Amino acid sequence: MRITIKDVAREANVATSTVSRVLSDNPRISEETKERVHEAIKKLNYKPNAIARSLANNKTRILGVVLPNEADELLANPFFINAMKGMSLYAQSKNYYITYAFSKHQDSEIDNIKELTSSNLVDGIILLRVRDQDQNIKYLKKIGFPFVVVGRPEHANEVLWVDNNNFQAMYKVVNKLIQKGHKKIGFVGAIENLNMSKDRFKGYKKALEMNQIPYDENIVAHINEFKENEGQVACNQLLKNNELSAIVTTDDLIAFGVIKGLKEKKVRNISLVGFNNTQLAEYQKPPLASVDINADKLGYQATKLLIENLEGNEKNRHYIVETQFIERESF
Amino acid sequence: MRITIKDVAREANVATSTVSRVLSDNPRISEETKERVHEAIKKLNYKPNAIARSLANNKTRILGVVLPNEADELLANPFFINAMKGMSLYAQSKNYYITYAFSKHQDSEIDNIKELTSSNLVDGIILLRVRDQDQNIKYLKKIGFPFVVVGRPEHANEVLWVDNNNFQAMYKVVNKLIQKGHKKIGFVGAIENLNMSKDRFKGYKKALEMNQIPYDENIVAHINEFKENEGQVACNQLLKNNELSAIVTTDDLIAFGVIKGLKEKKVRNISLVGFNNTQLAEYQKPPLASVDINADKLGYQATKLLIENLEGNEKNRHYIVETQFIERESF
DNA sequence: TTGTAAGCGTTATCAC
DNA sequence: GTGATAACGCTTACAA
Repeated sequence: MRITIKDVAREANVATSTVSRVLSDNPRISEETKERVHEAIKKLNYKPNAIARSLANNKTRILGVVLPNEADELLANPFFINAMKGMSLYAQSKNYYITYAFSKHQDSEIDNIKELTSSNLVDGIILLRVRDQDQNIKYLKKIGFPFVVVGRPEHANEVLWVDNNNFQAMYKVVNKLIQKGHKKIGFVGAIENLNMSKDRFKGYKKALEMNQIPYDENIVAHINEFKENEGQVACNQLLKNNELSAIVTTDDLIAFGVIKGLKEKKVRNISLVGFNNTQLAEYQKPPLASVDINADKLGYQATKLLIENLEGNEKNRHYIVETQFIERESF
Repeated sequence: MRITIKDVAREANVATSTVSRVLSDNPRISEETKERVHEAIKKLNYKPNAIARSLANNKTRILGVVLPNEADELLANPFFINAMKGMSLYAQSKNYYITYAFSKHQDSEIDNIKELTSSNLVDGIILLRVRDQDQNIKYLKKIGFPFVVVGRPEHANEVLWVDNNNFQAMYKVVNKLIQKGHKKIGFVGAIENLNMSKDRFKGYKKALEMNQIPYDENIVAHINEFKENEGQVACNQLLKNNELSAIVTTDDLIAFGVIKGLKEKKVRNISLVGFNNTQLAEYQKPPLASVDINADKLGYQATKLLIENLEGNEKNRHYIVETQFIERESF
């Protein structure tokens, strides 16, 4: 049979409440009993029952993550596993647990969220993805359930979030290209209405502006999906009647498409940059320069914000994780 | 305030015990009250409190996974995220939750396990990796805590496990090569004392034997780690004074090293096969044929075995997940 | 400083 | 069939 707080109390000749106080380091308890209780705990190898604690506290110290189930993305993108790792490391340091659930479809994400929030199992929710008009965020806000998102949502100040500085990341990339002498720099982005896309696009334009390079919409393309072949199509479009010396993209997958497009047209000497530093980037011919978004830190900091919020010592509501430019031959 | 079973009882004019019975579909309850209770539940939008349930039942319906934190492998290998996905899908179908923890080091895995098992938070544990003389398995057996492992451990019949038929998978690969006319087939495996390695090696030898091809230890290498450069070294060794027409390996990473080794020596026309069908396999030059181990099914079936065991309707204690040969140009 | 006892939201045992 | 009520293992007023 399992050792409970009662056994410890009996062993140490005190009341269960005293044991409980020792456990929570209650100041008004004599050194002597404290010691006696600790001895008993050690002797019996007592470990508190997390569930009973949760019930008494109305807090579980469990956080929930809901993961999208879009297979291709999941595999191609180390983002998720890395973010989960970062989450786990911070959670462990604060004695929290994390439970995860893969959604079957996009529509079932909200069901997973409802399930988690209504069963009283988790104290908070972590979302790893922001959609336009995000229904999950809307719901969580409506019911007032604590949550944090990776990615900056609409009405950003009402929500806990962590994100990269996408504006700055792209600004720097374009600036570097300009420093290297590039004047005609194409842009290929996807899903224009995502905050992330908007920011990266703004960074692109700002860098041109700051360097007095005129913006030319003929060498800009916004495609509808993060897909290789769309990137290829966009590439062909950009090349039409335009003399480019470089192309920046908002995702590695797009960049892979651009590489194909360039090869198809036998165009060489165009510098190219991707985003997310996926595993395949360095295996491209030529190896693709890319911006690493530090997924593990995003996960880590998101968890930190959430836990601080839950414990009532909120210091920040947002956090910016630095990006890292990984220079490779394509640059 | 949250709706509890008491509120429902009051609304439906019954006792809490009756509501509880309705919830668990107890047979001896009249249709009429059943209906009245269901109405009340709907009206109040009542959801049972998972924690309170867990305390009363002494069962949490939560399973724990402990993940290794060896970064390179984790990223290169979609195994983990896929296995986690499979686990989640089966767990959800049975109303279980899964909590995960990344270990900081290999040594801290056991700490994570002790933490999970002693806190009473999880009903069972899933291990995604078997080591030689596995201390985690030893510990779980010692304390009699329910668990399942992916990979066949020592004392296999005392443990719940799922695995691929590694013997057969390799046997088939080598057999296919022989059918294609290959006679000199090299072998590069890693970490010889893993069951997985042993089985794949046995499959290799058996296929030779069945086809009356003499076994030649000069074209066999066992390396110490799943690392690309070790594969490259092994490749050079195999090529020395040996005329090979094909090489089989026990892991894609090793095969990548072999590719490098072949290129280095400007050797062509050697067929090559990897294992695990990692994402990079199809991006090799030439694209690498590989054996897919179906990680999501491994996770799914492991969870199934564990839950069936926990619920006392154990049908099997082991399960073999089929592998899938992915033929690509390197073959 | 410590003990008593109520309470967290369920389930299960025992009556009726 | 249904209702009281104890029990699960812990925390926290309230007392002493």
